[in-house]
Amino acid sequence: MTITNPGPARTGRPIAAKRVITVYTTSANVAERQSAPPSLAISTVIFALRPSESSGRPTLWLPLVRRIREPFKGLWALPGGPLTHAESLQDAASRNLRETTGLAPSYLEQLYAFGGMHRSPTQRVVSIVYWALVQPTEAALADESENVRWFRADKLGSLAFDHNAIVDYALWRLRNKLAYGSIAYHFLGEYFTLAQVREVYEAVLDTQLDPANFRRQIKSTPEIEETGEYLQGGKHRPPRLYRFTGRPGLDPDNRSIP
Amino acid sequence: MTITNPGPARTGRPIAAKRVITVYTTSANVAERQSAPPSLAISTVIFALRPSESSGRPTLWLPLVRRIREPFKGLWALPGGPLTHAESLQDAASRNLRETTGLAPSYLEQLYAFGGMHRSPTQRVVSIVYWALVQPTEAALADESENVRWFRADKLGSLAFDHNAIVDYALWRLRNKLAYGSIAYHFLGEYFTLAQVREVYEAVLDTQLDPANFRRQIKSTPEIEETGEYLQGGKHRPPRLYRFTGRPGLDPDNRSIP
DNA sequence: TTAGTTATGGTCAAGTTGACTCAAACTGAT
DNA sequence: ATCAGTTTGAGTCAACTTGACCATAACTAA
Repeated sequence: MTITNPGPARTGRPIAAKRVITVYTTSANVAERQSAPPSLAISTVIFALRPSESSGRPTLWLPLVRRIREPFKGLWALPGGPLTHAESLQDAASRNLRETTGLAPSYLEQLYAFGGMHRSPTQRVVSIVYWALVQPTEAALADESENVRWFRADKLGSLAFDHNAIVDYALWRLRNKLAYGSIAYHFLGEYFTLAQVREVYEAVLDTQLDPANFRRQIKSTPEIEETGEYLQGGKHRPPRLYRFTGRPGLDPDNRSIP
Repeated sequence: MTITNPGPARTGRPIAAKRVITVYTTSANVAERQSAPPSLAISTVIFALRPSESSGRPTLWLPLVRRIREPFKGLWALPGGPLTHAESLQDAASRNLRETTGLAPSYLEQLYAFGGMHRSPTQRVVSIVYWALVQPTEAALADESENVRWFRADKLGSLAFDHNAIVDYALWRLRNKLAYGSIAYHFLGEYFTLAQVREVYEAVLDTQLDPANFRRQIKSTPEIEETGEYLQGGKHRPPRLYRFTGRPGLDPDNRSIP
């Protein structure tokens, strides 16, 4: 969103670009790099809820991979990779997610195409970023290794490239979508209690919600279906289980799903 | 947004791709094209309000350019072009818009990255599409020629590539943003009457709105400022002029604007 | 002066939201 | 067997918002 400036005034930029490149450059020279087309990458911000270590209540986590080469070697970054030829953007995101973390998302949506000129010091790269939600069952058996680790979304430290800004934006979108749309259920399994839904909202929005008012609101949405089942085993009145019957939909790539 | 299918089931696709390519192909062979990286293009959906020819009331129009070569030679398409090296995505969209239509947008936001595999029959191309609003003063003096023409958004006919779907999605986004955000004012000049704002809503959403209720709602938003001026010259009570004081903002590329 | 037209302020009923109260239904300890 | 502790789940009430509608104000054209 910009009040666009149609005039000149863009004259300083190329010099800055050249300076940065000179510092970090490894093999190819400036002329070569400027003629080469910008390369295209796909990355994904993956959210899951996990019990907090301290309080035990669910909190937002996301998996990152450690960079094993320059630039930003050793830093943590979003999982991603190049776009191969035989797959759509969404398929590429899905594949990438599976390959780096072993996860299959319950929700996957395009976030934004990031194409600033100085995102990577060594080359011009345009990243089409997706964001995904995975259910806790999935998240529990996710691969974790020396180079793949889960972090609390609010305690990330400094990431490679512009990935901190990307995560911030993904968080903003997640909170926004949660407030309007019917997205919370993709964090949960097929059956859930209304209290679990509330915990999702509280974790993502980082607020406390009145249980009674929240339940009234959720129950008024037509996409929530009461089941006859109850969740046993708590040390209190057993809560009824519900089911989500809505379909995701409004991404242009997913319009056709009935 | 998808319940992603992590499994196989993608086996039919390459065959379909090959068949399409065979029909339309001109020079390069299949192997060459599959190894080449997908090319990156920037396109823009540009909206402006113009008086309808029949009723005289404002309606949504957008400029298209005629394709002068294959594929889809002769058909109308969204203005666009390749991404050059020394500009950000947004700058590229802005430049493209200026070059093809002579317009400077009052609003510009990224819409979506379209990357389906069969968008263009001759090569794999990923389009990062922006959408823009221009004010009527701008729109009036827009270049129009044999190969650039304005069309009513609801009477487009069949466009090149997947551009009909792209326009549909842009329309959906525009209507959505209008209903929530404070975007209507970018169709108008610096000073406007509340009735003009209402006309924007009525044109875009294609409904009739109650003038009294609408004014109450608009006046309750803090970003609208009463001026002491009135619009003279109508054949009725002169309406007060208002001013919009809000800033666009929430696109990740524009977060920094104060 | 009057008819026509839009601007602008107001009322009222229906619906929504947030704060809060209270009974129901379970577990675990005494 | 009973009681304390917990969460579920229903409901009340006032504040606020929304849509339908009415009435007056302020201009022009005839």
